[in-house]
Amino acid sequence: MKLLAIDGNSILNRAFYGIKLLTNRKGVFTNAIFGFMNIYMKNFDEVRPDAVAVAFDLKAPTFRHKAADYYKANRKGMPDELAQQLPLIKELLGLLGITVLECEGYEADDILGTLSKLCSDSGNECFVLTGDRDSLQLIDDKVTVLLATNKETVRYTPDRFRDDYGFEPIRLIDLKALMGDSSDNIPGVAGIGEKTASSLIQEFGTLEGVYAGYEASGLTKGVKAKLAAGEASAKESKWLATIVRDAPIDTELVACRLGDADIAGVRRRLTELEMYKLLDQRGIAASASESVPEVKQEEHTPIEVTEHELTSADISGFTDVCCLFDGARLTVLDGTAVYTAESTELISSFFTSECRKTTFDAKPLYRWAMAHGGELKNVQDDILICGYLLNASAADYAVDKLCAEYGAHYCTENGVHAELVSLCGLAKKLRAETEREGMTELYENIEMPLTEVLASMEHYGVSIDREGVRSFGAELSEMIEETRQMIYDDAGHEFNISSPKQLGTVLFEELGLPAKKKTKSGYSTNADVLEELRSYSPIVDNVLKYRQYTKLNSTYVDGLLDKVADDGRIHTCFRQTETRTGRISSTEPNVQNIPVRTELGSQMRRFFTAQSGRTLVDADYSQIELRVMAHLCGDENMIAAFNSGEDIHTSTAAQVFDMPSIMVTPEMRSAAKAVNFGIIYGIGAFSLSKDIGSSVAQAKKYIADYLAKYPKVNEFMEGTVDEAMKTGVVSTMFGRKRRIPELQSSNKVLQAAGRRIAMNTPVQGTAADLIKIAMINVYRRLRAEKLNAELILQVHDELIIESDLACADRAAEILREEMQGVYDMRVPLAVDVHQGESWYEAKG
DNA sequence: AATCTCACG
DNA sequence: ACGTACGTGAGATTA
Repeated sequence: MKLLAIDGNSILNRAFYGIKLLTNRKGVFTNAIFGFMNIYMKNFDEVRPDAVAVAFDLKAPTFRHKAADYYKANRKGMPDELAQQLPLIKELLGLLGITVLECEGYEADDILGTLSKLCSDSGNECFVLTGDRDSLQLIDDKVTVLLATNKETVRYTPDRFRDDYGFEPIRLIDLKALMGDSSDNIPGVAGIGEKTASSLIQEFGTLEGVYAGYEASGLTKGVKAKLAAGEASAKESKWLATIVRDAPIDTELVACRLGDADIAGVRRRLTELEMYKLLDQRGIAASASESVPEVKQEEHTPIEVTEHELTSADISGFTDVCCLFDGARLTVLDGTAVYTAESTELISSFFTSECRKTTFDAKPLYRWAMAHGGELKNVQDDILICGYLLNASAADYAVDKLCAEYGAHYCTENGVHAELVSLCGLAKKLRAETEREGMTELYENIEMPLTEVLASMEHYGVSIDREGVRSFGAELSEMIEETRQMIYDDAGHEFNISSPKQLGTVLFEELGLPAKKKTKSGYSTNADVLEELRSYSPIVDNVLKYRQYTKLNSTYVDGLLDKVADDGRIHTCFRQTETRTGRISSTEPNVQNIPVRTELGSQMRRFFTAQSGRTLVDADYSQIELRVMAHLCGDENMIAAFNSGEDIHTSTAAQVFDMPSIMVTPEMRSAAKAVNFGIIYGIGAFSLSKDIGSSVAQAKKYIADYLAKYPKVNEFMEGTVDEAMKTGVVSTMFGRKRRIPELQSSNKVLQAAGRRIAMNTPVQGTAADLIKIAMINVYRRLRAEKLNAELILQVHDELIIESDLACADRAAEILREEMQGVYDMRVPLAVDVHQGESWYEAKG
């Protein structure tokens, strides 16, 4: 018989620290469970055991450790995020029919020691799966240790162990007795590390051997002295390092044979934990739906579908259908009939038809229709959008996952049409859920119409002056070479300046500059750090320049040229289901981070042009987020500041420093500006102090003064956080929601992050809602007035239209009207509008 | 694949 | 004693 014995605590630990924190939508932490199951599955498949046992520590101090030491070593205990997952994994293992072993007063590795001895003695094979090297002492001819590391699992047989360590596995105990182990509170011999200990064991065999022979040996005086001084400690340590192999577990090996899994239970649990991949992999989803239907899932009679080639006659008969389109082939579900089409005519005709369409990801359909000079009419539901509104934090929105999550049936029985057939039922569930969450208006009046607007913006794209970009790139390349040489001269040798590691070595070791911050893997060399080092050496300034030039060259010059289509334009992808706050994002290329803050960088915008004979009309909101904050909290002082029309940062400075605006210096304004940003981000004194270069105490005072002047800002933020703590959710003015599982964390840092998210999301999200509404209205007006002008870009608080010269002024008026008047607020929404041949000029 | 850095609002 | 703003995407290096 083959036993797979698992150190539950060790593997769970490894999984927990190896995978970033994950939660399901209810805020239950799941990363350790997820990682554990993956490690388990992988090793189970490789070992193919007949029996499996998972051992866990049982919390009492073990007799191997003195109670006081135990207390000290574990004072911090495991983080709550991990502790919460312990009972869940145990339950899941139980449901899977896997034996869970715990023994009062013993740790998991003691149980493994006992089990492996049982196997050895009875001639059975044992595989010990753990992340703890200590367990390697258990290895023998019958016992293999599978050591899970962050990357892979290493299979330790006696041979492999001897290769690595140069002695027998059991001698690992003696090694530890000498070198000690701080994490296990094993003292060892002071001054003896791994190297010395290892050579001692190789020479003398055992700890006892060492002490019998070391005095007469050729060891150095120092080592001899250390050994003499540490003898008692070493003996004690050996005992501590020895894994117990006779724990009182009353389990026969046969009892660990894999039992029958409670498939329905497993399925319910995995669904709750949102581990759909595991469900899939194990075929649990399919078999479960046959045997025991899930509680909340309704009876489902499989739909048998018939397949047809789509005809025009079919199309005119449609009223309510589901459809999917992959760019080449269209499939349509009408009742139980699946129609397929690949011809441009039929697809166009279907898209133009009046029937109501439910689909998944409508934007590419709009794009196709537009590319073919047609239209896509009557999209009733977009499952992707629904999924996003219901959970903006999901990694992706695959149909099968959504089905599992919202209790719809994923129709695997329909083979290649599974997704299509599932859409119908899924749409009903998601619509109902959207309604229940109060997001129907947001869905129908904002997100759904927006999809077409985004498709249109992508479709038109923005014209790029390729020659201009190329020659700018050539200039940059020269500047890069010059700078590179100067850096090499200062360093005294060539190296890869783009490598933070090599740069760190040059700056902080060779040149001896004072290292300030460290990252996980070495010195931090980011712009903030370098900025502070500028006065030490000219090399620093050159590195900053080098960074700037290479960034412009690779990300913007090369990156952009790569993405220019044959029509001389770039057609970015605006992503509608990406951000947790409701903003839109942009990829391939990202047109929302084109340089503007530095003079050199902003030159890039000269190459974003209007077609000849046309012009760009650019409009951006000024301080929309602060205005949203003013509206949301209703603070009279803040509202008055905006109504006065005065510069808001100056006005804030005047309030905080308690003086007339005319007295405010640029430094004061800049500090006030930083505080305003801090307010939006969820204020923190430390970061504010760093931002404005003041002491933390000073920053604290700024914040306190600010909140005293704007008391309702304080009230609003406290109220928002309180509410979020209670419900786990925050909302925007238009009902967009974001769950904040971080607030449920007992980790203070995480929870503090959750609080900031709670403060920021309603503000950033409402601003996002507002500009989305404006976009839809602008799009509609441009069409209604039949202007030769198209919306082409959005950069969060900025919209850009490309327009014929003749109607540019009208387009500008529309932009201003629709943006300013998008919603009746307690403060005016100010908009700056400019025109120009390039983005650089149109930005004003 | 993860990390660092940096571009934007 | 520690680690700190919110939200994104992309390129280069390194493990």
